[in-house]
Amino acid sequence: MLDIKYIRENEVEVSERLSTRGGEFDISQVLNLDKKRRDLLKEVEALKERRNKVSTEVGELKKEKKDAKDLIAEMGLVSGKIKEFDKEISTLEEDLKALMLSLPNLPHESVPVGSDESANKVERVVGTEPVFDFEPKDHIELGETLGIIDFERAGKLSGARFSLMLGAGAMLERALINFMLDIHTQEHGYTEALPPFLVKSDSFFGTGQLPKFEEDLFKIEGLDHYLVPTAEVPVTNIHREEIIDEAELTKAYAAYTPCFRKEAGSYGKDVKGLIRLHQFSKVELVKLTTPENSYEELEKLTTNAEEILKRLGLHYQVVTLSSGDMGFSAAKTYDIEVWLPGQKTFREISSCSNFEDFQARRASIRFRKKGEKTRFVHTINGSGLAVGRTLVAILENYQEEDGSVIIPEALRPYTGGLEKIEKK
RNA sequence: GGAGAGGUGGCCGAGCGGUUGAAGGCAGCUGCCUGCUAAGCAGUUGUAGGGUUUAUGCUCUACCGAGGGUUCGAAUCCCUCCCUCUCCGCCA
Repeated sequence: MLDIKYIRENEVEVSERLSTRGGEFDISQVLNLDKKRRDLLKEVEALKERRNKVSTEVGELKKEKKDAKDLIAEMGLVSGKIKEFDKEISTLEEDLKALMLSLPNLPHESVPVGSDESANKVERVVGTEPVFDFEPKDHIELGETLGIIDFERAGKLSGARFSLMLGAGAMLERALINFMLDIHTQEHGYTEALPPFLVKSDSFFGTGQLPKFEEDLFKIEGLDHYLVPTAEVPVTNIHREEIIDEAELTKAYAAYTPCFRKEAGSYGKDVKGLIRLHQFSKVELVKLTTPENSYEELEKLTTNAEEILKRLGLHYQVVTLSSGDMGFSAAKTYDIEVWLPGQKTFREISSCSNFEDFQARRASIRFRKKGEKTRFVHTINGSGLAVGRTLVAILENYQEEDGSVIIPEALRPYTGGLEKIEKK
């Protein structure tokens, strides 16, 4: 959520920056409601002041056994008016809040302006494309042939966009989760978190998935709970409605969760394979920090995510998303894209964003420096990494001509020493 | 699932429907005192939203789990919901 005071004082600028995201955003309506609200507040608060004063007087008169009929009668009217005003104000506030919740974050000044991904900017390319002296297969064929991914039976169990990992496939996924968590917690200083996978709606408003993107979420029937689409939701909300001592910042968490997404509107895209599933594993990195440090922390977090790819010897590039390609809540986003020989293209494997105070304002996560006013923290998060897609990258990049797959050396302590996955 | 108890400020803990943003204690901060520390004394210490001010500030309103209601007036009465704790049952 944006700062209403900032909008008030910088109408033109806010309007211009929002317009770079594509779509129309009506700031004047916001300001209109805000003005009305403040006008009404002034009136009702004057009435309330009067009521408070008179009510005290009534109390005193009664104590002295004096007559207070007239005052009580007058206050009956005043109270009625107050009720009407309050009602009007709360309607206004609801409308205003709904509008405010629907406005996306302002892009940071360093974000390339453009309407879609064609304006994205490649920051760096790391490693080189692996060379094969045969035609590399995609992970679907590799996984099925090796008997480590069973898409057909996954369909029987759960339908399209689900996976069933077996044998070395299941172990590889588990190994990757542990590998990632160990590096982030032991070497990068993150605190491990294992949050609930079912979370209530308040938290989804906090991080920005609600109210706008409900169609992407799995809701539990009869409850206020949703399945987490990313650990970002529970982990960022750990400190919802808290005031954190500045000395405790930066807080950094690493969390594994399965992620559940409806993938509405992606019909026909990546229908096969592990790329786009209703359920996938992800290790997420989340930071809460001060406004002064947030952009530096975004760089660090992105580097932390990249480290996993480096250790696995995977070729990737880092891209800054353009204003039109960024997610709703982000002020700046780096996508990390890994090279997939089976598709001969880079695919997103991590998305690292600084949300500035956009989520913190929604979730009311604040901090206090001694002797200063409370301020909203800045929140940052990124995948570190998407586990399923990492598995895809390993299968496709480390395949041999006979369809077997070499396990990257860094991962072998986690695979019980297994060096190669072969067809049985 | 059954039975009971309870949710008040950073923490503990009072609170008759009226001057209570909230006694008292602890912790914190600021002075005084003191060779230093401790003790002692005095003062001070919440959040949000308005208004006003160049600013420190001043002022108003709201907030005692959440939301409704009764009343001139509610932390205090009524209703609904949420959460926590204890006992029993069940269970990984």
